Parts: sequence; structure tokens; C-alpha cells
Amino acid sequence: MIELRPLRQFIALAEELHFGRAAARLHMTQPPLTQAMQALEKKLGAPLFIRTQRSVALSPAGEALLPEVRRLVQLADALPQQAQAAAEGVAGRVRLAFVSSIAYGPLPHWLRSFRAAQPQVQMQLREATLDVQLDAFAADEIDCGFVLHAPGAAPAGLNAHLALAEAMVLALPEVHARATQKTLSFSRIAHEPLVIFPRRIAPSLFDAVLGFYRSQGITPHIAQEAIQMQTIVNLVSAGMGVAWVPASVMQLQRPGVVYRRVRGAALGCHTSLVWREGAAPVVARFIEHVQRQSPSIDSSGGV
Amino acid sequence: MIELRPLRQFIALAEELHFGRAAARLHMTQPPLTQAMQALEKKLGAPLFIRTQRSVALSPAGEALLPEVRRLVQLADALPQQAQAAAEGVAGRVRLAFVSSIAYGPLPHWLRSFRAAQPQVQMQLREATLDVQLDAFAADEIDCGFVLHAPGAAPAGLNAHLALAEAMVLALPEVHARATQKTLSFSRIAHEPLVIFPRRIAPSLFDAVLGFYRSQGITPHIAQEAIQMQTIVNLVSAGMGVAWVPASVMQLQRPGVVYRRVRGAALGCHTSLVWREGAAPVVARFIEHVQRQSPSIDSSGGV
DNA sequence: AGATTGCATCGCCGCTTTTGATACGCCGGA
DNA sequence: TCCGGCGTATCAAAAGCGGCGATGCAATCT
Repeated sequence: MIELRPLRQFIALAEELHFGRAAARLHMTQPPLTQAMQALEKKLGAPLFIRTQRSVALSPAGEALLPEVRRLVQLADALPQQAQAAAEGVAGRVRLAFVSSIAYGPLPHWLRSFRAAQPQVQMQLREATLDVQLDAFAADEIDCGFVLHAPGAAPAGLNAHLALAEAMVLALPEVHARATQKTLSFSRIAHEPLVIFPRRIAPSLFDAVLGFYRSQGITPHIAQEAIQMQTIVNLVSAGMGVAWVPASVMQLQRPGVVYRRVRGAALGCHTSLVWREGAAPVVARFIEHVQRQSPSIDSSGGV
Repeated sequence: MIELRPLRQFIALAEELHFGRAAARLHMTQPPLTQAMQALEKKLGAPLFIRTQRSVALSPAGEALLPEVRRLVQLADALPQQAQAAAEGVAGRVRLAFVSSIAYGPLPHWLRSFRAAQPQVQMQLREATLDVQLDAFAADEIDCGFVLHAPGAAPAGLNAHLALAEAMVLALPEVHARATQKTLSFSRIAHEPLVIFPRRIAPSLFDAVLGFYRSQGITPHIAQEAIQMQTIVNLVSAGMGVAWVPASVMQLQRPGVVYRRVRGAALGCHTSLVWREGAAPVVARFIEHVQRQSPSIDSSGGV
């Protein structure tokens, strides 16, 4: 097994081309340097130097290996820096999952500003719904994630921070007669067919929407289920029905779709950043960054 | 100074996450592994593992460093291969200079076939004239070079192999009256103004051309000097005069220029591959390759 | 509560490395 | 041609580092 010490000695000798001077530079005497180089050459299976009794020169193999060995030693010498950076959280990798809706909202800005603050941190992004993220947390595939869920009811071992609270608005086909009005009363659209995500995707939001319908004494007709916000809006565009979406999705302009507030529908959409208890320093830095940037004061852990 | 052994131990422990098993895999007992990891963590300035009395887990720093350390160890373990490859000449770097004329001849083919035979060898190419190459040899900037020079008169310490012997042909403007004929007699063009390279670029060829003129009792009129074959041909194209060029330059078709053999002008152009005495194995491989591919039998060293 | 598991600590031993002295070959000067 | 200086290789003895076995101690399981 090759060690680094003889490689450092090789560099010194290659630079000095003189056993005595190289040994002095290495704070050692000449004989062990001779032996170390002989041992190294034996391990490598090729001579590194061409020695005469009076001079030392690099062999072809030595010439070829020198830059390689220099890189190697530099990498090794840089390890302490890297280790300390990783321990402090100024370097490393954050695996972040997120629901599609927040990608239309403040997430891009948060990522940009975090990247500016911590350029050595590598972000691995992945779009995933709540249920998928929970599996990913269990399998240790992600470090933190934005989910459609109010904080305070996350699974065991996960902390949560309310990152974004926004109103729900109604997406409805442009051809719809009521599309001309600025706001709608709920009674006007209460019986429209509904496009909505499957319950498992975001149970709390799903229940909130359907709970609101029930509180008005109405059983909604679910015309179609779809997972991605983009798909839901497309289905609305196709006239499949109306859909409740977070206000930030209004950025997603589609021909044939308009967004309207609904009077009396106090539906809110909560996006929380969740992370595993005892997250790495890098992850903690990212979370703090989001907490500073997001308006919410709530940072309590939940179960 | 960090050594590789504790790093290898770190990898083993990171994979086993168990001091006892990792130690067994490393053919050692558990206590020294504990001590080695403590020493490594002290050198790095950050903990690599989070230990409880019953379990071991990677710390954030350990997680971040593991892939880095793996690369490091793999690089180190690959050194013997590299060293042997370099010693045998199947890997390494060949710095080759060449005169522009051979780039129109067999050089591209030789490079292609050598690359196919020795894919691990990196070729560094550079176009240069004889005089520039001699300086480059002295400064150890090139390993070998193709020069316009017959073998047998190279400077001390350089070997030479005749790689290409070709006839000289005359490049002359198309508008020239004699351009219609297939060959010319020398007397027809003996008094045409001449475009030729400066003598220092290739003294032997320069002297051969002017010697031929003198042997015919003629003092040529040098209208213009130029270094690159391309420039010389362009000057001919511009009607500046006629020029003697190696036959392979005929590949360089320019509008307004034609090439013609001259009856009675037994002018030859010799391109030799020269290299420093005691060249590295890689360089020797390349030279042998050229020798096999080139028709010349001559491989004698010269001074 | 006792047994077991697993990491940390300690003293001793052995091997590797270093030391200092020496041998040998080459070069330059007389 | 001989001699002294220089530079690398070799060798025996010593030092220092790494490893071994035994032990300690805490947590978990039975």
C-alpha cells in the first residue's frame, strides 16, 4: 500500500534533484530518503529516478507521475479545510425536495440568495409531493423538503417551519360565463365539477377544500384527479371543471384559464419546510436561510 | 501531515459503521483503529463520526469527506499502473514539432494510426521551423520534431531518421503562359522571380535550390521571402513569382496556382524526424511507429 | 438484575523508520 | 597519476510509531 510520505519525499527530490538537499528540506537525513525512494520505486514497479553516482534525474515514469502525485498531495492537504467547512455547514450538499406549487412562488428566489451566501454548497433539487417526500425521508434520500402541510402535524422525527401561507384561488375556464367578474361568490361555482389532486398528495389541504364544501352543505363533484399543478391547470383549460389552487400558481398563465378570488371562501394553503431532527450543519444553514427570508415566525417542531 | 492509511481505515469504518468489523476487514484489532480515527479527526479539525457507546454514525464532515477520500485512495492505488505504463512507453506525453510541409503529407495519417495503437499517449503538437525547433530542443520544450533536413547533419545529441523524401515541384501562377504544359524545362523559368523561405528556416534545402540555380549558371532573383508554405503559395497566387515546394504541398490547392515538374531539376526535399539522444520510452514508441510507417530504411544517428 | 455488546483506555511488544557512521565511485586539481 | 571532495548507497543500532491483548465502562437486552 502506497503512503503519502514517500510521495511527498518524491516531490521534494524531484524538485531538488539532490538527495542531500531534498532530505534537508524534509527535515531528515539522506540515507532514509534513499531507502524510501527505493521502496517507493519497488512498490510502483518502475524507476522514478535515473541515478549516477554524482547526479539524480527524473526517469520517464517519474516525469509522468510528478504532476499526478502533486495533485494527490494537494488533495490530501486540502482535506482539513474541507472537513472544517463541512462541519461548520459552509460546504456540502443539501438534497431538497419541493412541491410544484412553491416553485412558482418564492423558492427560486430563496435558492438564488442562498447560493450567493453559500457558494460552496451544492443543492440537489427534486420535485415531489408530500407522500413521496415522506418515503424519501425514511429512505434518507432527501435532507429537507417543502410540503403542502400546515406545521404541527408532521410525522415523528421531522421538524417543520411554515414557509409560506397563501390564499387559495379558483382556476376556471375563460369561456366560463363568470370569468368576467373580478371576484365570485361561492354559490355561483359551488356545483361546478372539481379538478383536484388525490387526497394522499396533501391530505390537510384536500380535507380543507372538501371540508369547506361540506360546511356549505354541498357535496362536490370531483371530475378529475391530477397530481401536478401544471396538469390541473391544463385540465381546467380543457374545460374539465374548476380547481382550487394556491395563489402563487396564478403566475402559471395558460390560455383559456383565469384565476378568481371567491368571496367567503377562507381557504388557505400552507407550505412548510420540513427536515429531519438532527440535520447536518449545511442543512441547518439552509433552513435558517429560509426562515430568515420567509415571513413566518413559527419555527416550532411538530409531530 | 495526513497519511493514506488512516484514510483507508476511515473508508472501511464508514462502510462498516462498526469498529470491530472494520478492524477485522483491515486485518487489525479494534483499539488501534479507535486511536487512528481519533488522531485523524484531530488532524482534520472536525469529527468524522458520531459515536455513542453502542453505535457509530458518519458525522456531516465524514459524510462530505467520504467521496473525496475515496477518490484520493483510488488515485493513489492507480499510481503503480501509471508508473509501469509510463516506463513501458504506453502512456505519457509526446511533444512533437513539425514543419508545415509535412502536415500536408503523411503526418496526419501517422498521428491517427499512432493514436489508435497507443490511445493513452497524449500528443502535444506544434508547428515550427528547423531553427525554432533547435532552440526548443535546447530548452527541452519538445521531445521530437519533423524538420526539413537530410539526416546526417543534425546538431550534437540529436538522432535523425529520414521520414520522407520527395521531389520538389514548381508552384507558378496559373496566368503564367507556361502553366498549360505538363512539365517544364528549367530554362523556361530560370529567370522568373523566386518566392522562397529565409535560409535559416531550412539551410540545406535553401542551399540545394540556390546551388541548382548556380550550377546552371544562373543567379536567381529572390522576389520575396516567406516562412509558411501556405504564405509562399499565396504569394505565388498573387503573381509575386514562382516557388519551389515539396510535392506534398500540391495538396494545397489555391485558385490561380498550378504545380509543375521541372525537367532536369533533380531537387529533392528531405524531411527527417529528429529526437534527443536518450528519449523517454513514449517518445521512442512514437519514433518506432514513424519508422515502421515511413518508407525510409535509414535510421542512423547523426551529428 | 445479570449478561452481552461495543467503544474507549492502557501497558507492552515488535516492526518500521531514522540516525550516524561508513563504503564506494566519480570528478577536478596538482 | 594520485589525491581530496562530493554525492549516493549501505549498514548496525536506536528511537518512535502502530498494533496487540487485556480491561474499563456504558447501554441494551433478557
